Amino acid sequence: MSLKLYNSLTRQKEEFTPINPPYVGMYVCGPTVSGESHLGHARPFITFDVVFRYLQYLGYKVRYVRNITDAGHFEEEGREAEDKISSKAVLEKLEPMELVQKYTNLYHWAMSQFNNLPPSIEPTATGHIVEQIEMIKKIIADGYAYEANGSVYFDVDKYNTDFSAKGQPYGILSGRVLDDQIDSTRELDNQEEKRNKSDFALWKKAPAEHIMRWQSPWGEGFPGWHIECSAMSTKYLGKEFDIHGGGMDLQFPHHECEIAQSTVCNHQLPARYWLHNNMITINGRKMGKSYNNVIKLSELFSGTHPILEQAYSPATVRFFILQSQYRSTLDFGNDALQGSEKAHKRLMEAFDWLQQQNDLGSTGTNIDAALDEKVNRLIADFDTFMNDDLNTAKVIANMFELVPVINSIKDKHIAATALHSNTVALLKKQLHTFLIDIFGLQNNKADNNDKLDGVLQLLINIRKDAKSRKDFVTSDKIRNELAALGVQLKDEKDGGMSYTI
RNA sequence: GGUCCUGUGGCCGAGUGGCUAGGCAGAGCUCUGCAAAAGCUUCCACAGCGGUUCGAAUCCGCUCGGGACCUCCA
Repeated sequence: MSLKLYNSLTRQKEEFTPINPPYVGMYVCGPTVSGESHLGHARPFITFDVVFRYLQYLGYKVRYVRNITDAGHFEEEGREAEDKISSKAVLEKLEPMELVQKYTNLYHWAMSQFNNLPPSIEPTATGHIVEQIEMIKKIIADGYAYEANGSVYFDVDKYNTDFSAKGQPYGILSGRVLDDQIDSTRELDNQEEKRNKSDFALWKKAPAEHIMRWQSPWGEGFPGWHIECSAMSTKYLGKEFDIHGGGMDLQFPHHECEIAQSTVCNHQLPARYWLHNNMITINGRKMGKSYNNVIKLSELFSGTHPILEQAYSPATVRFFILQSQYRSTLDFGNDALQGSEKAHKRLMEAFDWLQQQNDLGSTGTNIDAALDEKVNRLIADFDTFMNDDLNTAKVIANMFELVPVINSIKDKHIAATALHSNTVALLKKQLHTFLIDIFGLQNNKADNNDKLDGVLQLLINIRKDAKSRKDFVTSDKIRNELAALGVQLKDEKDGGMSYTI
């Protein structure tokens, strides 16, 4: 049973075969740190975090490279091309790098909140100007780029003509046909410098007011939109690597341009498998700066955005995202998130209880064979579903079929001996593996500490005494006032009590 | 306008032509001093119209709706 991934390049699911096993190289486009990350960013980073974790579970040694775009990309909103970061820096009266640092820190904070593992390498665009310039020089030398007025443009038409013959036309990834695009490309500025409308910038001449600028063979300027990813993926993963990931909105033009640049420099397609996560929508629309419907991650976690009825924890959001398959759009809403919050809680509580049990299962004649078989099948399908293009939604559905089994054993509706000891051990192990190790889910519980736990145990003991005296006034008072503080007490079947925060 | 995706029950979502997805919400029951939690049971579905097929949510066509990309974008 092997891993199959949907490859955007071939538009079909393909068996995943690394170039040089057990090593796997994976590049994922990171954020532009000119502003705070929003809910939309959560999806690719959580999706590819799970890919990273799952590949490791399968035994691969993964080098996961995720860049930080801290320079060079510019906006063309009608008038003059300007560096996004330096433009905003002027407004905020900050050094560009101070801004970059601020948003990088916020981004790292959000990633750790989501319990995303840090990538193996997190290169910055500003740290790789030299590599980018070298790459551009190479592309010019090969005749696929030209200088115009201090800027350098990639000659898409020439590339398309030459590489179509090799079966690698410009548009190979996105399925676009270059001829169709000429007419549909909008009017942009500085078009007169380009030979063709579809040409894209490798290097942009910096206007006088531009703060971020670097010396180059073509004068002072900054790198174009797409070259950093080509330069850094090549540097850290080689001319050909296994997986390239990112959001679907990057497929064109960003990834298409990456392919063109890298193919010219390295004489082969850069990545074998191209994975694209779908968008998160809000009221049916993609979330993005252009739509003015952005929920920043700090607002999401604190519930301070007007759309939000409450705060949603990073674990809830992560769970919500994993409840769908990564190639489907996912519609964000309060009802959906509140549902995920409760579902996540129920799952984790069953999981936590199970992990604490040490004497469940048997080897005798008390085993319920049908149940035992069902549980084993549900567990075995974890791998089956993940191998089918990472269907986390189906894995979670199976987990929810196991929850009533676990809770029934807890409540003694099902005998503790009904499952084989081996089944119980497997259940504990695989739930831990998939829930914690692969999905990276954590309990929503606040960090408990020993002192708090001690205090709560004290209150629980007082309440137990009260209950035994049938002093329900006192016992309800303790329960209600703790509930008001956000601590929920539960009376267990056997007379015990537990709490959740 | 061009290219492409999509339309599943109150909400979110799996779905490989034939087998209960799952979660949340709702209803009933069990347990409980009462609650909560949990368990059991249950209601609600495949946008519409045609076609292919023994059989379609799943394939094809048309209609209507939604979205993405073509411009920085996860």
